[in-house]
Amino acid sequence: MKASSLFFPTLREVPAEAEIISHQLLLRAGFIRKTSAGVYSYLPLAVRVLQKIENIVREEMDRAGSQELLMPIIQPKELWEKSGRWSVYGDEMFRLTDRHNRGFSLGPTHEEIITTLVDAEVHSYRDLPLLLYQIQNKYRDEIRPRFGLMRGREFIMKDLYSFDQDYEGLDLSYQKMYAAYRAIYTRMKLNFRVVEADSGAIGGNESHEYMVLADSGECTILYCESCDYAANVEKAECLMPEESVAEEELKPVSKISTPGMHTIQDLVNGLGIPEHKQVKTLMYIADDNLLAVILRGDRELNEIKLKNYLNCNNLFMADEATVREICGAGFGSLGPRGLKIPIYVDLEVTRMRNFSCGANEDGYHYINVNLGRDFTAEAIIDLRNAVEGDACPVCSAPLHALRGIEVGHIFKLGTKYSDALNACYRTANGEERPMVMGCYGIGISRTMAAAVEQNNDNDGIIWPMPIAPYHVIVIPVNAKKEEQLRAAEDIYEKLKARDIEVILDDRDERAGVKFKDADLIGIPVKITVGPKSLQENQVEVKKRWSETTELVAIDSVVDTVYAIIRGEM
RNA sequence: CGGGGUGUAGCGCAGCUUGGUAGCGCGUCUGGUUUGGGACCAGAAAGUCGCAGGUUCGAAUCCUGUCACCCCGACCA
Repeated sequence: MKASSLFFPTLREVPAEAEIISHQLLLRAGFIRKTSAGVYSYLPLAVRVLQKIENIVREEMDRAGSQELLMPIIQPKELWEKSGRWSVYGDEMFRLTDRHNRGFSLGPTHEEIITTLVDAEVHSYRDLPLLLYQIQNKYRDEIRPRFGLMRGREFIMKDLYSFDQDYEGLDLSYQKMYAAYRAIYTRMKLNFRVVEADSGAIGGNESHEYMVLADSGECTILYCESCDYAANVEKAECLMPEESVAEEELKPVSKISTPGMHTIQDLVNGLGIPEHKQVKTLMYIADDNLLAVILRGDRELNEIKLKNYLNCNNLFMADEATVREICGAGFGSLGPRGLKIPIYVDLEVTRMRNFSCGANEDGYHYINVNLGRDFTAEAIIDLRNAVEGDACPVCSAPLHALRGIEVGHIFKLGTKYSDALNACYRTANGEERPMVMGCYGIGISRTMAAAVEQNNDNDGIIWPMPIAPYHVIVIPVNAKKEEQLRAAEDIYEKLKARDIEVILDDRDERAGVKFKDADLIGIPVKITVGPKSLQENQVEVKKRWSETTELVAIDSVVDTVYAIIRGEM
């Protein structure tokens, strides 16, 4: 491709709307343009990257024994009513109505369609396992789209669904996908980790997420260096801590005056009570039932753990009016002593002695409160977010924390959808049984953004070779100089003949402009054809990720580039 | 939806407090000089000041409403 006819409108300045680096660079380098919040056009360079990502995904999916198909984006309401999700999915689903007033959704996911399809066409154990996938746009009316492609309302996703005879079959399909996903991100040369995840609203009992590591990631992951444990913070288990070294004697409770002190920090500052000698009390409403949660003062509640334990549909923090009605004090003065609602206590609190808490009376706290003596727990369970330094639940070594971007997620679904949509098959002895399903997603467009997030410098993007829009850019320093342009064109043609994807920057621009653009759009290899080296029949070859430029004889430049692309140099 | 912020030329911004009919840098176009890391000179085009009402002799500026976008929180590939 010649740069003079390539559509890549680059920007010198950072658009004000972009906050994170991948969003800024994809805009500046002319890869994407916004149409509305969370909805983007992909320009030619982006399309090439997306196609490369898709092709790696396709190859690995096909290798794992699955087949590609394509399902409709517009999905009839009746299917969603059958699965029960028309009412459950909520505002995140785009809904529309046709001229006959029939309801449809823009597909946020495809369990309903594929299960219906497979139910209609697959009836025998002989046809299983069946793994089907597609790559297409998905629609989710996110509460808050953000960070460019990172959280869009329209995005490109690969979604695969597995159908097996039984749970052993599902385990096998799951393992295949687990391995295929590792292969995919490894081939893209992304720095990623696989973490245990909560399976959330989709249902099912086992789930892993594939996280590209980046400081801007929206997820916190905890991992162990002594063993291979890694989990999303939502999932990471906290062990019962060791008994404290010197066990304190229980002291009598006393009520102290704490006027104007509402936060844990107020008590630290005002009375010198350290955070780990305080508990915080949170009041929640779970499907209309009030409850309280007790955590050590410096910990955060993990709502997912609470929700999973309670097995409830809706969980909200109680509002201050409700809190006041129940215990006669505001948020800052809550405490477990004397509370008349079920109290769920985090494991760690069982190791605390003589702690302080709100007295359920504005302006007062208790000190020397103890679990068991002063209040009783409805349940003692793991409720807090794990943090860096916590013991690994597998080997007890201290955990480390990192930020990650979730680019893939695999789930075991079980029979949730095959039951709801009646997708059954006949076993060898004629029994009818529901198929056992799994689903497996990759955010294709998000992966592109994540790759940029992880591979950039002050000059722009540094595409990993396997997903770069072009491998090489050839720049004649001065395209008006006949011999430079001719030499550059010659190299360009020879590279193309070797199936190397190459841009010839034949634009009548100053060298600086062309260098800046080449760096910005992140082409991995740059060949500069300049007057000095040309006299020696040489050109300059520079890798985007390296500081050094090397002089290469024109005769061998194609071989050199070929070796760089194959990762041999 | 709650909290915060922003809408003025393709991009980045000033002007708004104190109303007087729109400006700067970059980009674009023309001509010339340049040509190894976002050149220089001269000239030019380009704006319903987000939209709708209102106040006023007069509104980018004041008031009301509304829309869009961005950031923080609850969601997820």
